[in-house]
Amino acid sequence: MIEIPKTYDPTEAEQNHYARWEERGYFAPEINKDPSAPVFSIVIPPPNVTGSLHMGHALQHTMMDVLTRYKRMSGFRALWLPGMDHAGISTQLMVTRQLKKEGLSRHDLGREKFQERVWQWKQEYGGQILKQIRREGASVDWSRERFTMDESLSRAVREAFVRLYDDGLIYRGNRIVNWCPNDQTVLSDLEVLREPQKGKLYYLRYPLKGRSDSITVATTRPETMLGDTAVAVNPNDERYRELVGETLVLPLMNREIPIVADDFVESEFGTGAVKVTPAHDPNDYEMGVRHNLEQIAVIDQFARMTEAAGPEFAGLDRYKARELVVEKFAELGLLEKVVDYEFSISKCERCKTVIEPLTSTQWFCRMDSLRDLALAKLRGEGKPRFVPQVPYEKVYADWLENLRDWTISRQLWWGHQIPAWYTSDGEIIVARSLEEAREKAGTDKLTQDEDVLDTWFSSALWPFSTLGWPDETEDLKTFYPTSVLVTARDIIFLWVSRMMMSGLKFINQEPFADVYVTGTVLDKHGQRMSKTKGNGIDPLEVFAKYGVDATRLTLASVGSTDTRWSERQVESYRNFANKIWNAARFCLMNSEGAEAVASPFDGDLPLHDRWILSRLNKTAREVNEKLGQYDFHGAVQTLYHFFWDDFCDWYIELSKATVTAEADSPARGVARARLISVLEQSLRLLHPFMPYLTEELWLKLPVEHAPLLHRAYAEAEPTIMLASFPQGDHALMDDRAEAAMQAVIDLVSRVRNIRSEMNIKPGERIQVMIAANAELKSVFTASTDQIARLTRAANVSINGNVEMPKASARAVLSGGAEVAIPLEGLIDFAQERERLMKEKEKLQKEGSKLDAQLGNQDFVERAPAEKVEGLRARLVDIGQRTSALDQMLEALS
RNA sequence: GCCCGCUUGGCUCAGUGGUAGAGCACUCGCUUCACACGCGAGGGGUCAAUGGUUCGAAUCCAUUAGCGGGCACCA
Repeated sequence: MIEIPKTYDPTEAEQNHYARWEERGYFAPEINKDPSAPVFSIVIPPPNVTGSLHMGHALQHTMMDVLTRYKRMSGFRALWLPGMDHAGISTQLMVTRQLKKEGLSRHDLGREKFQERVWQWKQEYGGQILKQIRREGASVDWSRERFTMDESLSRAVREAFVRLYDDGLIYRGNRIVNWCPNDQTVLSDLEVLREPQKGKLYYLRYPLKGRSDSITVATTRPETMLGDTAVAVNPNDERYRELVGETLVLPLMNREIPIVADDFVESEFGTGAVKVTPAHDPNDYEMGVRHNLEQIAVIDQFARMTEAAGPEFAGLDRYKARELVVEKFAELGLLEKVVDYEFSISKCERCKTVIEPLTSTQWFCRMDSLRDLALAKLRGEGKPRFVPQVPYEKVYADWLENLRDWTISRQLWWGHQIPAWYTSDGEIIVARSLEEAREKAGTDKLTQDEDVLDTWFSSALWPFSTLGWPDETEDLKTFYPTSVLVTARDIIFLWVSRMMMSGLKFINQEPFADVYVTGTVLDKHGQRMSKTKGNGIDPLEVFAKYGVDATRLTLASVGSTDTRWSERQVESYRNFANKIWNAARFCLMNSEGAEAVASPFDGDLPLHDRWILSRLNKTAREVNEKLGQYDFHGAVQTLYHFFWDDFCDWYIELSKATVTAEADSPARGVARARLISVLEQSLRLLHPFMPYLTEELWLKLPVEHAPLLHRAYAEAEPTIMLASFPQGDHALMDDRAEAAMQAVIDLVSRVRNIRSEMNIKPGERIQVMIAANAELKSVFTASTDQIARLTRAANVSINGNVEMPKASARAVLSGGAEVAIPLEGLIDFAQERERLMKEKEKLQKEGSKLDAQLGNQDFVERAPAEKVEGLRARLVDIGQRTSALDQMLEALS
């Protein structure tokens, strides 16, 4: 007899298996020896090297692992490729902070030394998350781990850059950009947050040249007036029509600036006149281009005023300058008014510093033709397929349609340095390497561009750079395009769309077939978890408290909708894990003699065996269907209820008598083997969700493991990871057995109900008398022992239509069967009558509803015949049961 | 401003054109030889509001309210 502890302790299982799985190469697709095996591949959304695991990761990783394990067990050559992102800004910031503690800045070290320090930092502190991914049980192929700064991926970045440049899609230009004065780098539009801000709207008067009157403009940023080069009004605005073309004298600067007409200006807002600062506002920049206005930069890269702002302002911080400008306007009597005003402000996504729009020379990527590739793929072939389709497909398409050029250069030292060189006379040479550049330039005197590329530039290549591109490697041929991308919705633009565009551009094939967008785990108040709010739940703590498997079930159940975090939920799945453990415990304690049974399900089977096989195989079919649709929640529910309700509550109880019979009982061995077999198959179905618990138990089962492996892994050492995932055998699905078993379940439940309502002590043995038609009679007769056991009856008698004793509690079952429990001396006739009356009322209520529906001619004519038939049958059954109840009531009076 | 999602028992969430579901919580009873992280039996919802389509609507459509999210060049 095999004994295991009473309560499942996840820590042991969690320590026992991962290293072995990894060492034996189970995570690598090479374990699959079937040359014709279909391929399944996923690349992990590479977490930042600076990052540590949060609930969002755990959620995505759970789903990716469920899919990968499921496909692997189903015989697919499965690859889940792990890796990390170099995360330019965050990482540089991290190391800069470290240097600061030593009293150093990156400039003290110089570029090369600084980069060395970053690599050193990565070695020591980076990649915490990789350990945490192991803890999750993620079956990623560590032999293919990648980092975006690996030489091979850097090569891919250079290749991509050169090709885009050669195609005219990458260019260098001077334009207005988002500048972070804290991080000292330019940012793309997607790295900028818009936040509502309470501020002021200042109304400033600009005098007209040679006249005594003035125009008033409204602004939230008075300090930028120092760089104004025009005032704009709407061409249709009657108030200003005559003034267009006139000249204003810009106060403080005494600069003459024109009044121009531009459709951009909304007459209704403010005064209908807008100051134009082409060097410091994106809209003004556009207007400036339209009207050929001068750009005067009055704010520098540190957000301080420049020389061009005049001697009184030069060197002042932008906010100090604002105060001073307002003060001066007030002194001059040109400050008309100041009103409270709420507007939105742009901030750096990383450091939350207010962005300063500046004109600057940067590298840009034209997006129009790339965008067209992605849109054509979506419109023509429906790729990628978003799950859920609503709303993500539309969100994706809308964003693509309004796409603007992408600022790809960054003023950082950590990242892929732009593969562009300058000759002494300023010619730009773009090349894959210095050698190539020298060759192209015909000179050795080259200096490389100082800037690096946006981190997302390398991320955009991830699905193929990780597989060896630009080389045509075996991996690329085998695993590209990948099967599905699992991700959170906040990087659909930053990442998903860019991968799609670059995949189509460079490989001429989409990088993934499906995009599964997960929901978000919110805190218990429905708020997003965030570092700043400090309301995050650490997955590692949850793992420690409830076990990895229970946490995974909780996360898998989140699916694609946002869900508030509930520890109770994890607790209930912890309980489920314990339930599985104990079901296995029971099977193991009663396993002696089972090993010897080679084919436990050969020959005629009793009802409960046919029933559980049918339930098991339908469950398998359903789980396959649901996983095929990324319905993780549904798959978990199906498994949970099959295992707990069908297997534990009924099957184990139904087989107990035989399974725990005396050793010499002929049926014992085979009943035990059947029980273990159903458990074994259940564990396989559960494995993708609960890898640790299922492996721990599966290996303990006294069965021959090798034949259970999928044929693609026939030579592997036994592990449930490589066992064949049950597909659901149609031949074993048996609706008749399920219906018959349902009748037994109903019978047992009704008797238990009576016991409970009549306050019959649990230990008290009762008599159960059943009257039933021929069909049910034979079902009940075959299950007499089990009925007796489950209802705790001293004996069960089954007859045709026999008079039941008057002094008994009775019930009518569907199908016309009746059950009576004689309670001589115990029964209160009035109370029993009441109980039956209640029952009858219920039936009548339902019956009259059916009557009404069937009485409706329109319904009978238009509803499907099947439906109508079903209702009629139910009505007949209700009629039968009602009249049986009537007879019982009469007998009691 | 535009677009989208959500609103189902006390709580967290499934679900679906045809008799309202789960887990937790709650009530009652149980040391029944796997499990009290358990077993058995119960109570509890006019599926946000209004109108429409339909033989039939919680499920489809429209409007409204509340909550949440995304996008946007209104100084």
